[in-house]
Amino acid sequence: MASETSKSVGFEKHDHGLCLEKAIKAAEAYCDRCNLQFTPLRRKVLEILLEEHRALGAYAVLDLLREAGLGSQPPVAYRALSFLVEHGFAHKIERLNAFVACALPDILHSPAFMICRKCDTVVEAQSPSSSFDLSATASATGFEIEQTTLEAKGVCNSCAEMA
Amino acid sequence: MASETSKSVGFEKHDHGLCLEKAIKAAEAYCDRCNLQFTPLRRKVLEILLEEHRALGAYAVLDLLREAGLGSQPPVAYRALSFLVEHGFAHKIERLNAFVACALPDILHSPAFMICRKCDTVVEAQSPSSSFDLSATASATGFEIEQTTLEAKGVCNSCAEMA
DNA sequence: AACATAAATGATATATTATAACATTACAAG
DNA sequence: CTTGTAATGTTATAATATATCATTTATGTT
Repeated sequence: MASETSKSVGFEKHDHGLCLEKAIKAAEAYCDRCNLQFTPLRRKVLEILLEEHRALGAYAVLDLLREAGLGSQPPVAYRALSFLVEHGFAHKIERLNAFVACALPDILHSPAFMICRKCDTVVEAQSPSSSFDLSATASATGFEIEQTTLEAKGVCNSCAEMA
Repeated sequence: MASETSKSVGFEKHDHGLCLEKAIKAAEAYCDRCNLQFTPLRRKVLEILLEEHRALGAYAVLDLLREAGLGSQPPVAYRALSFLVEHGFAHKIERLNAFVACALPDILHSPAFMICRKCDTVVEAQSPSSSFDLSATASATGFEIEQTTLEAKGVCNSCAEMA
């Protein structure tokens, strides 16, 4: 499956203890402001997603939780992940049934992703896209859009170069 | 779950033996042209999706197949559905883990959907959208998009009116 | 601080979705 | 007609996700 421990943001390498810490602080601050409980469990799950920096299935998260001695049954992972997704700290990649930490924690945005089918790296697009072609059809039919999922499958630069 | 037998295209009712027949003919013609085998099983699965005219899970399809006496194990349904999706006769709705017949069989298009979270009705957008905000990010990073998934969750007109 | 209430977590069980692997049949090309 | 390929049948199991109920932890109120 994915490229073991490539630790890439986007498709390039980078040092990243920093962005992890920043993201955790941001989540903490947000939860403080909104009276949400940023519990040790939820924090740990977010740390796991940030640490791995790629899309992780719920059971992969669960394994890492277990290693950390923090809960070991599926609902534990799913509940924490739901919390993170609900509040925008993480996103679910529907095509992969997997979860990634949000790469744009400060910006209000409709998530959009590029998923490499070779290495499974997931990159969150930088544009705060929210109005697509859909909006025309939507307003025509009276459909009220609440949330959009935009995922592009393809091949990333480094995988293309290898071939 | 979904609205039993609402049989709606988009969110409005319509007579629809016609569009079923048309879609089947179109698929048949396409398969002829491309040397694909439009087998009784594949035809039946497409008929099921067209008939129901909403997103059906693989196991729902399988139940209907079974009723029709045409195969009864999961791989049978999944294989036929894969074929239909691969050749554009149907689409997978990732958010629902479900499948719908393509509503725009003649037009080359990136599918885009609106999904009502109350009645699960799925409408395929009419615009042949294929270039979104993603394309900028994609070209910047050298990512080559092969396929996009665009799904909007929300509430359809009739469900909104009920409330 | 003591209590009531709500929120989160723990734990068990099970539902739902999907695929691997191998056997068999159908069908087309040489 | 036999050989290769694609499709289907069949069994088993993997991977993903949730329902339910018990317990603990946090929060707000007196």
